[in-house]
Amino acid sequence: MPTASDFERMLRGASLRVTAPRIAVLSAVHLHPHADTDSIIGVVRQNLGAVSHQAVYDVLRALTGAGLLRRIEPQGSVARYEARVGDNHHHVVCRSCGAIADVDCAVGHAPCLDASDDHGFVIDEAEVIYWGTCPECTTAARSS
Amino acid sequence: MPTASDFERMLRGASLRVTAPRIAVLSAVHLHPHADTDSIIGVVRQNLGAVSHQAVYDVLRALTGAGLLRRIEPQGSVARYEARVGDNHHHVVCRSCGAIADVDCAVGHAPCLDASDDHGFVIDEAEVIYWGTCPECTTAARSS
DNA sequence: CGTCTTTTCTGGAGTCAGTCAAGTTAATGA
DNA sequence: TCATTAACTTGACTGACTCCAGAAAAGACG
Repeated sequence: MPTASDFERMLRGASLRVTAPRIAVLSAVHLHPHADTDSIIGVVRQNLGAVSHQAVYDVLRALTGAGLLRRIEPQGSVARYEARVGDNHHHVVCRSCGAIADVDCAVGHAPCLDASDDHGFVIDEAEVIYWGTCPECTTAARSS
Repeated sequence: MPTASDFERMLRGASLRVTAPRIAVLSAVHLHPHADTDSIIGVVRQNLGAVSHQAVYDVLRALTGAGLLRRIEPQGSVARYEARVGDNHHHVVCRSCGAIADVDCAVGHAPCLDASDDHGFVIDEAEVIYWGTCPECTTAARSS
């Protein structure tokens, strides 16, 4: 788990000013991967006291733009954020409870970039979402 | 292009009642693949006159649930619908203009279902979104 | 064809994530 | 330590989508 000074370094590296809300948001996302904006706001407020939701939205956008966070939003879900960036991993989403887990890319390290017919598009990223049922929900369904 | 009676057959096949708005929505989506709800409402109203947005939302949900339409919602975009269902194809989305094109699955007919580590999830579908730049935007960027 | 039941449609109010705008505060760098 | 900006606060607002209750229409059956 990175420390506050690690976060500070990350912010400076991205030429972003170091502020308490930013550190708090970074740390909240590291602690709660795949958290939605609302719970991030909650966690940040637990640490810092009053922080406007606007600030959190701004920070999330700034950090996402800087590549320190990644925004994911599976269908039917609100935006979620995670701190694993740059390793091209994907996600499994549970259809019944919405749980999200990370999945490393199945094909290789710069993968999945082969569309069978790209229509002339210049493709720079392939995003994969696996849909299914998580272990808990599978068990719950079986026992009912 | 399917005709009104084809749509009627599709609806009956899904044991849905045949109504004018449903036919109109089905035909609108067939004519405008990847259209968002708002433009679908527009097209439907051109054909039928006044139709409530609620009716269109209901119809879209009913048809999606019946498997006659598929709902897609790339990040940063509102919900869009398309009529190609059941053939497991994917999409390329242009980062700059939001254009969407279809891409057949690169791997095979029941593909991409292999996650490297599924965390115990029972996976039933893999959804792939390719991100890139469409030919128009590529040209525009190059010439600027 | 006429009645009955079920489903769908209308119109309007409501919800919720996220955005805009204006003014204040604080981090940075000379 | 002061000026310059970037970041934060407050509060109103937008836009996609949903909920609700009553009216209308479609299909079933005699």
